[in-house]
Amino acid sequence: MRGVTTDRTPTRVRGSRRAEILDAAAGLFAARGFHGVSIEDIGAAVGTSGPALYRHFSGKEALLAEMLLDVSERLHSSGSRRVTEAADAEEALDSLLGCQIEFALNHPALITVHDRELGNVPEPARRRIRRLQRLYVEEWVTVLSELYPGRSQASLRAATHAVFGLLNSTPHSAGELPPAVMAELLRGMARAALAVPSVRNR
Amino acid sequence: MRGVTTDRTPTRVRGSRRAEILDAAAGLFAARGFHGVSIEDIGAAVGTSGPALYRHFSGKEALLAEMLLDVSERLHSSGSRRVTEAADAEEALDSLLGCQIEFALNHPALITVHDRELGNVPEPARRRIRRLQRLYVEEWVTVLSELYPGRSQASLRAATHAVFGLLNSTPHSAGELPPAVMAELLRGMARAALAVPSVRNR
DNA sequence: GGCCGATGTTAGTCATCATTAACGTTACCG
DNA sequence: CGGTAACGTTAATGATGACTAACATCGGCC
Repeated sequence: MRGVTTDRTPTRVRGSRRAEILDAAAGLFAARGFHGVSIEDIGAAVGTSGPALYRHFSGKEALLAEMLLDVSERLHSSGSRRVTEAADAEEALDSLLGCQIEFALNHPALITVHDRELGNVPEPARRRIRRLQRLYVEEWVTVLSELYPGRSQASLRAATHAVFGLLNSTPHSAGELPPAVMAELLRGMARAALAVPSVRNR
Repeated sequence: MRGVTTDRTPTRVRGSRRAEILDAAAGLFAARGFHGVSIEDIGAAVGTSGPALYRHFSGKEALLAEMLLDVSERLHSSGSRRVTEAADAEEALDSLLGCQIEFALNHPALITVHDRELGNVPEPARRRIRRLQRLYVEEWVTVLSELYPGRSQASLRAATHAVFGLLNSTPHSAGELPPAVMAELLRGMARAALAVPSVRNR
């Protein structure tokens, strides 16, 4: 089945099962880790049992690969689109923050899996995912470079990772605050953390 | 080197094996997850092969439990000690930040395992670990309440988790900056993030 | 010099699990 | 209608892995 180009949808929407499986698997992987979840578990979570999964994915690792590839692509593409649309660096940073916060609040499981399970993705796909992650980080670093010149790339990269850690803490404080309030809290904290007057002295 | 009785010999140092195993296991668990590491792997990492581990721990889960219990205890006890020693809330927060940053920089693997693998700890120990974690968080929330009155407990708790995420990002930006610089960067970012003027308006 | 406790070793054992095989069941399409 | 493709199902199959058993080694100590 190379190039399934006909949009003729048989009965059920083509691939609706795939999405359902990916969604259920994300939750399970986030909760118990890739190796802590069996094919049976995933099947049970979508109502079918066990090996039915092989009708949709070539294997467990392929499923994970697709999941992480999709996340990386969504983050990178929406990030880069909104950066190029932004009028200035200030606005670009706001867009990036908005992107990441929205994703972290709406898809905590994907965020969790995304930064834990790269090591279980087989090699062909792993490189592509890593590349997208790196591009996404560089997007941030570039914007921050413009906004805070005089700070080293290394420092900005470390700061970016720190902000990711801050924003991606949502799975840990689930339900403490209403989402809108949480979003504003995270945005404020992230902006303040990034604006810290560098680290030269002392 | 034959039959020298001082404990300086490379042969064995009483009780060092347990610590060695815990250390090696921490690195492996952090890298591949609890279920991604076999007893054989852990044995190999300390030079002995396989089931030798059962001379020191009653099982794989018990090993994990001891590891996490130790981390939780160290964080909580050093945190609470230094808070009670502090002259004021300002100083207490500095101490807490110092604690956490020092731990995150010196033991990234333990930090990683600590917030990923609680779910694999069997029930008797899990409760104790969770309790210590909660106490540690409350330590932070109490100090922050005093420092920033008028902000809700829930908001401060969420902010605390966010700062943990920020500080615990060290495993992701390994080696970008020299440790001392990294420490100051993290401290500055955390302080700035916490000082953000609340979330009331809008 | 001979017991002993601490520590390893190698060869099972028994589960669990990913993956495959072999075999329905629909629903659409000609 | 009959074919067929999408989608499931229940049994193998073959690895891997946690844990146990039976058997060393070796230093210390009476």
